Amino acid sequence: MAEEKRIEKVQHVWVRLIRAHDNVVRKVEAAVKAKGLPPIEWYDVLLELSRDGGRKLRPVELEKELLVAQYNLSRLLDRMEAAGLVERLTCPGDGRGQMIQATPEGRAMQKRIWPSYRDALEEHVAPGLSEKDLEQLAKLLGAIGGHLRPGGCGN
Amino acid sequence: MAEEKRIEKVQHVWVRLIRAHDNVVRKVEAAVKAKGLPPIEWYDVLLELSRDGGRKLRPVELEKELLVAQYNLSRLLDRMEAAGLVERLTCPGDGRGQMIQATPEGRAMQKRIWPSYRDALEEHVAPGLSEKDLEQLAKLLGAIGGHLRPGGCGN
DNA sequence: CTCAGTTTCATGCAATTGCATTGACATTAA
DNA sequence: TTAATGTCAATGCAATTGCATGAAACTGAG
Repeated sequence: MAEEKRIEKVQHVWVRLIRAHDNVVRKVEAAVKAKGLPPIEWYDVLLELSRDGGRKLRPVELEKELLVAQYNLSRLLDRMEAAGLVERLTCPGDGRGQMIQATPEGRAMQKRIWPSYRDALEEHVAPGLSEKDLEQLAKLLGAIGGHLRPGGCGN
Repeated sequence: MAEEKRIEKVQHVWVRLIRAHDNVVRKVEAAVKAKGLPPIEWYDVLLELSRDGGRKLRPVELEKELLVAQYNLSRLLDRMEAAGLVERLTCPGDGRGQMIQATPEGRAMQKRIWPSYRDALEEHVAPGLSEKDLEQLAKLLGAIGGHLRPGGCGN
């Protein structure tokens, strides 16, 4: 019986997690795209590369930060490189690898996207929740999601 | 200033929502696939069609239930039909539409998937949370996600 | 050193998704 | 009825994703 009750609650969380995610992501992506800006993953890459005034990262590191599959990241970087937003540099100590760096255009793009992104988040993520609820929700979600990154999210 | 604090909390929720979703969905899908079972969306369709001892639904209705784009559902049903799990019937009152129905194999498949699915949920969704936390989380997520369906989730 | 095993990144190919459009029917207004 | 408009579902095509594999370079045991 106790088991029964738990699995029901777990299901509730599962269903709502998926719906909440779909709902929020769809809206935010649509809002950002509506302004003619690139998709969110591009922003995420650019943000990682723009931290601390611009840093170089190995694809492997980006992979872990962004939770993207290796082959997807490889091609994502192809596209961003083709768009002139990032560069692939040879990696000093490791002949297999590379260092990814945002170009000036890339950093500019990150700055350009941020306001729209920020507004979209503000408008579409949990518009009905109080700050207390937001904190509580972030805490509970943190217990589900893997590890977290320390740094902030925006400019 | 108050604005500043809110947007930060919103960002926290955004980041963690995405990570939690990725984390959980990836694990559950992997677990189900590892048993040689079809993807979760197939289960969702079959479950909808199996409710109340088997019902017929229009694609439009499934679309809304499952939050799938029209063209994706169309092709998802192609695949499931090809696999012999659902049938497309002509729709009585509406010449444009159709009624989707699970075949006996489809209903059997739903029943066959459920235990694995259930176990995967139990194992990978919020394994560390108390029942109280689960309730709280479901409630908060409910405030974010759109509408909800009344019915249960399983067999 | 050398070779097996591992890590990093790329890529061919099939499956899926997104976007735009079409075709068929339904509904409404006149 | 007819024409205009709206809704339901399918599809061609391009973009993206997933999977399996490959090539190059590192690592470490012997």
